[in-house]
Amino acid sequence: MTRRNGVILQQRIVALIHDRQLTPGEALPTEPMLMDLLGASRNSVREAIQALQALGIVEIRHGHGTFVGSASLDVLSPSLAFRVRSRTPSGIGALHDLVEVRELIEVGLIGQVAGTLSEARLAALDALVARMATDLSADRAFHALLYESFGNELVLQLIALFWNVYHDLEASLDPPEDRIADVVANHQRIVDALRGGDATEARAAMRAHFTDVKERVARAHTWAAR
Amino acid sequence: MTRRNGVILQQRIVALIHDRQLTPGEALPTEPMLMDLLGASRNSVREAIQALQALGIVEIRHGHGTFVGSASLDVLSPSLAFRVRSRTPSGIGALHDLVEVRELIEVGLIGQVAGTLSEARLAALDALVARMATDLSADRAFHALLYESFGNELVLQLIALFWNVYHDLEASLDPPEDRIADVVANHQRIVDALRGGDATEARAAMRAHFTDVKERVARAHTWAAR
DNA sequence: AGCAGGACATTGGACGTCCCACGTCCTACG
DNA sequence: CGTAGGACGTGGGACGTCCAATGTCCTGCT
Repeated sequence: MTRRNGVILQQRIVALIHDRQLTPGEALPTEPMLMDLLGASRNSVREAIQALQALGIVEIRHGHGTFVGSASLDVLSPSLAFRVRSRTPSGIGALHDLVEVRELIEVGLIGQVAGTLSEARLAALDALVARMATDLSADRAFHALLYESFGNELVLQLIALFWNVYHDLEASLDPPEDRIADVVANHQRIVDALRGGDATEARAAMRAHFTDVKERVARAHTWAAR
Repeated sequence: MTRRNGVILQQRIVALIHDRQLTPGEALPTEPMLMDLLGASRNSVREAIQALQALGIVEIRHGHGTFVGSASLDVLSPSLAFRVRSRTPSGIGALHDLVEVRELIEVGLIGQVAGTLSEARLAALDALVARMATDLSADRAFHALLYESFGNELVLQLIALFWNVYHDLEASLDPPEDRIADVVANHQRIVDALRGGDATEARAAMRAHFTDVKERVARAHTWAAR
């Protein structure tokens, strides 16, 4: 069988990007040009481009053109969020799994960076902990800054992706909870362990943080109304 | 500004799925119905649906209908593969990062399952190692079976996703290499450590495996021709 | 009565055309 | 010289028409 035609068009456009060695930010051929290059109608070309945009492979700018995208992982958050929601008939198992993956990655990662952080970096983490009680985004920034020195852009985006999806879904858990004080304390314990240069204690602190998160999930029963 | 209209249509369709509590496999309204429900033309509706299909949120069957998808992570592999390729102007840094993420996850996970595997499971892993030399898919199956007992479907799909993307890209590395004997030996060492119930040795064996993979990547210079 | 085959309705796939909205850039005017 | 305005090119969106794939159901043969 010839696979789904729409998928083939998408693959041909991706192949065109590779063949021309276009890099993120560069312009793709215009829609009329693609119609000619691919021998397809404008509708078909647009459908393929829309699909590629959903995957972050291209970026469309109205009135300007279509450009190669960077495929940042955060474009995948709708898919991940949907996946978790849909696999959660009434319970919360899929969300627990998501937190467990975060735990797995971050407990492993913090062991890699423990002992490598400068005092300036630790002070910046302290500042983020202080802001955390009133600014949720400080939480995300904390985890990003923590692992920045590891030098792996992919893992940073992965962690940010999971953070975003978790907090998006957590906000609609029923019943809602606000244990921000515990969250702040857990993060402070992590920084303290890092300042002490104790990798084992840092891992334990990170694991304790996620244990609390898993318990928060376990206490929830279902999703709140949209 | 009101965000991109196409994205809004996608969100409205996802909201419709949630509102009607449709579960994976159930049918969505037909395209004419969606045109009426969303007040959009068929082209716009189709573009939105195509984008959702690219994210695995819906599944389209020609002549049958449109159905809720399961958002399996493997639909995201085109995006991940593109990301790694595009961020690799001439070097191979992004692929190294990908392997490093695999290492992080699997080294952490094997510590969780070490000592919990039955002899039957270990024998099945032995059998996969034996097939590995001639059947590449045994490698993927090995990692899947290894962590199956952990009971986290998300992490299984994540590992499969990264495995697929890595091996897809590895196949077009220049120069090509065939170190299948080393790969088999590394996997055997992992099974042996698990049979001994030694979690520390199992982690070390897994880390050694990925160290070899990272070195294989480091020896490559660029992508081969398509 | 049972089953095989085809006609039919339904659904998505594709194309062509038209007009609109948005950005850019150049020109002409002050 | 600076700026306002418009020309141009790009993607956004809407119809309308026809094609293709699928599943169903009815017919007719055995």
